[in-house]
Amino acid sequence: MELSRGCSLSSDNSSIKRTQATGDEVRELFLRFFEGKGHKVISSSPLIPYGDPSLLLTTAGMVQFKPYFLGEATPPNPRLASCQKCFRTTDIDSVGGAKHLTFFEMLGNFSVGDYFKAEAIEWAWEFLTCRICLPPQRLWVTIFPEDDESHKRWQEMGLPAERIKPSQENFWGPAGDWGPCGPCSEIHYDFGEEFGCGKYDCGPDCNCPRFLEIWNLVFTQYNQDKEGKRIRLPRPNIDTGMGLERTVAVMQGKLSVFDTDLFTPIIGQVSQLAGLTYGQDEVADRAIRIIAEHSRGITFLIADRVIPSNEGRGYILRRVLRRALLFGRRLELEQPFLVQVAESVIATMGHVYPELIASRDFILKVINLEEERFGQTLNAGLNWLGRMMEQAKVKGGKISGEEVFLLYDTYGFPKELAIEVASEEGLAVDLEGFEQQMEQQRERARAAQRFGSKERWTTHTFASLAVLPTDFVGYEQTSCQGKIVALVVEGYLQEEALAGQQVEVLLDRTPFYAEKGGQVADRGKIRGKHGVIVVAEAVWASPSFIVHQGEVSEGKIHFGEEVTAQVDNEQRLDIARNHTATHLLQAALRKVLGEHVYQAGSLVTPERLRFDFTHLGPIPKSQLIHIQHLVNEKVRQNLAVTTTTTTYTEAVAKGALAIFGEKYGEVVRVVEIGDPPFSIELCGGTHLSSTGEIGLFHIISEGSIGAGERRIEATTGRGAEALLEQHLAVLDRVAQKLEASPQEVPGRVEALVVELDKEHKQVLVLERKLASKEAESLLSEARVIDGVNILSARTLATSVETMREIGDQLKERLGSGVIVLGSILSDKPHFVAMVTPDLVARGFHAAEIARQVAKATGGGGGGRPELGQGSGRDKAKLDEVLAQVYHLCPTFSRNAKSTKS
RNA sequence: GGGGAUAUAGCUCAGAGGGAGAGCGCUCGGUUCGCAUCCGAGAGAGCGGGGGUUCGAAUCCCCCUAUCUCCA
Repeated sequence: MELSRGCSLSSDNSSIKRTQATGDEVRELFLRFFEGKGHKVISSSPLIPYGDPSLLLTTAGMVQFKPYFLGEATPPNPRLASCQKCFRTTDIDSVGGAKHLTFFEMLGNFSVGDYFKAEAIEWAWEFLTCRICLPPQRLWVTIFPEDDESHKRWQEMGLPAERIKPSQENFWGPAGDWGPCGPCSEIHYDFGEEFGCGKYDCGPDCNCPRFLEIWNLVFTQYNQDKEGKRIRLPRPNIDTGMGLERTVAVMQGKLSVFDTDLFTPIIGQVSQLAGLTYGQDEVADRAIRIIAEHSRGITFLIADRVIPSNEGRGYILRRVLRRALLFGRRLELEQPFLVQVAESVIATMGHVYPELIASRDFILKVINLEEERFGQTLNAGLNWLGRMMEQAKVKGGKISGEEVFLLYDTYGFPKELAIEVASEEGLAVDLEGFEQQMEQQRERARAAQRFGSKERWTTHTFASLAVLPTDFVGYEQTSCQGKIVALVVEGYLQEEALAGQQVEVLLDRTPFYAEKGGQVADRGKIRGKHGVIVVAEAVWASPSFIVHQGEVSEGKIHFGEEVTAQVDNEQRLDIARNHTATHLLQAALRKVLGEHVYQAGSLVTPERLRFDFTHLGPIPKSQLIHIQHLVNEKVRQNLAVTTTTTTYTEAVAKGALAIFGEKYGEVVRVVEIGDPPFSIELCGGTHLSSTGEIGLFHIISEGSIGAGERRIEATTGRGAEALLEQHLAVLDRVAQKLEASPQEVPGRVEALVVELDKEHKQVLVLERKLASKEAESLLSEARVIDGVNILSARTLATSVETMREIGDQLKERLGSGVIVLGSILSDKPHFVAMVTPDLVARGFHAAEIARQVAKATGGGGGGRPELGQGSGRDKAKLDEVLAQVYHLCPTFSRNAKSTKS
């Protein structure tokens, strides 16, 4: 029963003694082990995956290698190994137990069409048993039932059959409906029967604490098509993932990842803040663990420039952060406390992940702001909840699921807290109803998702042609000779395209730049012997093919013919001006605002540039001008722009700014401005040869595009010139109107505004005076009919307000009465009717009177019993209608009564 | 990507088709030894932006913007 291979406890550091190894040592040992097996060690990519819209965050070690596995890029080495930071929220509810984490480090070895199952299994076994010296008798594996190959290999390793468990679940992928997939084999650690659930079928798949999955070996051997058919890949891949935290736990003889040296300093900090001793109370311990775990994730996410927001990855961050705050509340932790926990995360892990130390201030500031914001959310929610509870008490002691859901859905108020507060008031919450609502919400989102995704048909069409990747010569030239290697007319491959037809053309080489990294595509022309294509846009059909979309403008174009591709030079230069200026802008922003500024998005068009970046809070006008000055200074210095190609690591070492994970290939393009460089960035775009060509850089606007993200729009060269001309023209026009010089304009306008304000108030005062004068003179118009004071008159009032003013004064003078006033405002007859309260009591209704009067001039009206207003269309009838009021008056009272019922 | 909510005075909010309000803050006058003293007067509002319905819109409908929030 004893295994053939055991632990070779050697004196060198290629293996390690159990229980003494630190997390750092295990990480290192793993990478060195696979380096020894011919693997190239690749550093962890950021948590934000580049160029993969289907993924919000890096969820596994293989994410950064996906293009290699899909054949879209060539790996620097067929064997790769990494320690990758990962983040996923799928198991968030289980966090706080012994095994589950949202943020973790994943160790992995990868084979891109190189070695396969046999080696993967052998090396995994060797590493576990010989390098980190886990006792072989503690290891179990699970395999896919039909995977005899793996089964055999494990047996060869010496694993007894009863510890090799087949399971239908051991099949990975495909991610989505189609793509690479294959069986997998998981390695589990057995803590011993005494930790088990005791069930007869207890095994590695059991959820009890006895077993812990530490490593998953994925054998990507199939490609699944859309019909679900699996075709064996000629060169299968290996993708493995070993959870560092779990492995360390096992090695250090701990049942829980939280008891390892990766976590204990953070757990200690949380306990200390809460004034508790860890290990005294299970409920408190769980909260402490959750806070410690979430703090790690939050810290790493922010270090990789994820910022709390209400959508996308920013929202994931916000949710995790708030979850931590919520558990902090349970420990009666005073806010802000997360900042301090994050500090201990940085202290514990900064030496392995220097980005934590580099972004320390930024991380702490972001967390602090978010802690404050959550306080506001809670207050708003508590208000609502208070009102709900009042009603619930009246109705009978239960808060409906709909209500709690509304509170949660609309105001983000946590369900748990709602239950807690309600129970303090002796109220129950209908949780079933809550879950129902939640499920409906999920269903809605799922339904909406299905229609969202579009297929990139061009990728498959062109990739399937098996032609060589497009040779892009656009960095050096704007025109070149080429051959048409594919011609698509209205979606179908054709031999020939005629004038007027929409075409997509693939050339063997092209100077056309296709949209990438925010820089828009080139336009231009492709000339053949017998025809011309006007290219509207060049697009990437896949990472290696540039497709020209356009229309045949004259003659005809043949498949296979030699052509001249010529990009629109003027437009290319306009774009280059804006792109080079974007680099200057980023450098200036970092200089003026700080090193925390990172590109969060960029758009470069011929007309303008748009640059999104991380920064908290608005930029004062003075600073913005300073930034603009700095950029223009660099323009005047006419700095040389140079591009070189080098390796990623070398470029970053040199200080080049990268958008996180911009390039997968080993070779990157570096754009430097000035020497020593004022700006140095990894960039695939087209640039000027010197900054002087920019001419002028002018910021158009600065604003917020969400919490922690700002946007600057600017223009250069011709665009800037046009903008200035336009602005000066406006100023000239204003100055002319004011009969002043442009310099005098601000003063004059200010004076005018003040004066206008004064005049406006003066008018109000005068109108009021006029009103009282008019009221006085109108008093004589009053008549007594059936013992009621009636007054109907036309006024000179210029607004309904003035009429009311007059009416109010008349009412006061008359003491009791019915008043109807009319005036022509904006060419239409307007009326106001008033009735004193005593007459309202007798059935007179001002709204009714206003309605009737206005109706007589072709309009309508309404209001309240004491005050009515209305207007009509026929101003010629105004006087006539007002005169009729005296005759109609006796009917008002009766009418009012009849309309009431 | 899909739901929900909010936007009214410097701040916190009320108003749910017919005269823009309250509390706090501010200014002034009085009161008090003073702590959020008390009393009185006053200033302060393009009702987020744009369309529409209506005789009439802060209020109803549509679009946009910003912020919050839930689901993916």
